[in-house]
Amino acid sequence: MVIDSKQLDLVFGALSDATRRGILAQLADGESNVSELAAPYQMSQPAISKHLRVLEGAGLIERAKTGRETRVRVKPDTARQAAGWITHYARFWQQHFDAVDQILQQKRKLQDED
Amino acid sequence: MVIDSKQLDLVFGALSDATRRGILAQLADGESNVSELAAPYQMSQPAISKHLRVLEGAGLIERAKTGRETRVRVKPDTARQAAGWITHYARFWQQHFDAVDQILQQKRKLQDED
DNA sequence: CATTAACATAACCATATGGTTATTGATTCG
DNA sequence: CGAATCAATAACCATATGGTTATGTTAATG
Repeated sequence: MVIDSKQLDLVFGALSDATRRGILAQLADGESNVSELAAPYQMSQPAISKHLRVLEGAGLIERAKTGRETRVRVKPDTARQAAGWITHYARFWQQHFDAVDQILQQKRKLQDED
Repeated sequence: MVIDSKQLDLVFGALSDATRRGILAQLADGESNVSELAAPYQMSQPAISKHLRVLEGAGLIERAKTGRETRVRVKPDTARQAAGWITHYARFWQQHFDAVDQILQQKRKLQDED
């Protein structure tokens, strides 16, 4: 599966909320159910369900009903791939931003010499 | 400057749009002005201005008027720090997702042995 | 000086987001 | 069986997002 621009929108969008990042962090320790995931937050259960839908839509988690509870777990494949893509992206930026930084410093140096 | 959760919201939110990611990519090659940044996109100039405001709000770029044009450039400090943070975050996930993956595979193996 | 160019801002619109309460549908448990 | 539990869904609300057109402001230009 290749991460395209649309999915990148969804992944970054999913990560733009602290609650969802927290849920992902919880799931990094292993799978869980909705009640456990909701426990740390002082918001309603439907609100958590919505966040889970967003994470699911981004391909970062999957849900599976077992009895009356819903087991939630990270989708390691897509999640790892998203992480890899983001790392790659961030590294690209770092290099270019370093370059921009050097150019700015060079300019400053030239101005000082005036 | 430390990146807190609120700013992380803004950074990820800023990156959740393809146009803004494209603008950042353009700026990675050096500073630019609004017209140049708008050129690749078939949307109005005010739309681009809005995107720039979002990027600015996330601390990823800065704008400076020089004459009648607005020079736009990456803020290397915060941008690099955000990139570093995201990389760190992604690496943390990768490790944990790898762990989750191994647990899943281990479970599968045990089931096969039944 | 009149016009054009670059950009921002305002006002508006449709849709998305993030939350709520109320309700429903299964399951589990006493 | 009846009650409690887990979670989804629906309906609603306020605000944010992403776009538009229209207008204004400042600077460059003929």
